[in-house]
Amino acid sequence: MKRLTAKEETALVAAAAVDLRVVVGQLRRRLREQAQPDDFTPSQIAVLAHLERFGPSTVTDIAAAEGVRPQSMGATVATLESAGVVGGTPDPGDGRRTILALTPAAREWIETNRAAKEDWLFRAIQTNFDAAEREQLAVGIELLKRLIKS
Amino acid sequence: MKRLTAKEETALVAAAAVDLRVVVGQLRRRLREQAQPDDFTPSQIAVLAHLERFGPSTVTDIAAAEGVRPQSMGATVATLESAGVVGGTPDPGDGRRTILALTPAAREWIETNRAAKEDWLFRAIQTNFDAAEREQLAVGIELLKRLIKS
DNA sequence: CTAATATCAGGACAACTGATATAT
DNA sequence: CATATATCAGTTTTCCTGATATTA
Repeated sequence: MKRLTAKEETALVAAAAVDLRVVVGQLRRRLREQAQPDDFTPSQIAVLAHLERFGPSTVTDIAAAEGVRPQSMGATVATLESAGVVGGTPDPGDGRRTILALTPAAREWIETNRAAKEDWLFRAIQTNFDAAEREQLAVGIELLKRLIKS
Repeated sequence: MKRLTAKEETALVAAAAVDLRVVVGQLRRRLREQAQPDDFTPSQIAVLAHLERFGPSTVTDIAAAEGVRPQSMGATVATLESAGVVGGTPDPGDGRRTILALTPAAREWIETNRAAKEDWLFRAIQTNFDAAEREQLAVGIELLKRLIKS
């Protein structure tokens, strides 16, 4: 392994930064363009996934987890509520809070969607990568998580 | 290495998909919130980085590389031109094309920005990852590029 | 009274579609 | 005439900020 000069190292890091910026932008666009007319947007899917994974939560909880403002998350959640996939009940112990949960319709949609493999990202990972590559992908995702928290 | 059942494999792929969605969204927001008032937006920085790495290009070239429509890229480039960091000269061999290039002011900005460590992503990769991890990150990015093209 | 929760109103960014002018 | 490049105009999505009501 060759020892790099500071200048060479800087160039490599800069190249990685460029690539990562591009990939993030493209992935985002790819995810969005998969959305069908009667489908949910990426932000909406993220909320459904959060509720499925972490259980009933408040708007503020979800906003903090996703890294957006409560007002922004409120708008997303409102859309999901009127679509009938998220329901809110007042917190019995704290009148300010509204506890959000998935409706049966939401759980059914998630099941159906995964079974029909209509999730582009899911299918793409499954069909394009072998076990070793999926492991590498997982390592890369962990590195990105660390980057975000830094 | 344990042999996985189909069900276990499906769960792993689904988890990777969820993680990747979240990471993409958070990285995007992280990049955006770094923007200072007199700074460039993420899309603008992506264009500057592209021109630095690949040299003079047309709007259509950059749009294809970034995966957006020429009209969208045209708007971003127009802003950069009026900011004086990108200049366009007509292609001598093809009157339809305008060759875009970084101005000296742009190169100065890039230098200053990196030296002042104001580029969050650049600095984060440099300070958080060692050489081996940067290699793993590069592998992960290559996998994501393949995913996008699939 | 201060802090937390949620919501309303308006605005910015970054993409989109459709249409058009010009050059090959 | 068909294709490629670039641009104009209008729209959408998703986030933002600032202000406000309500409850703890």
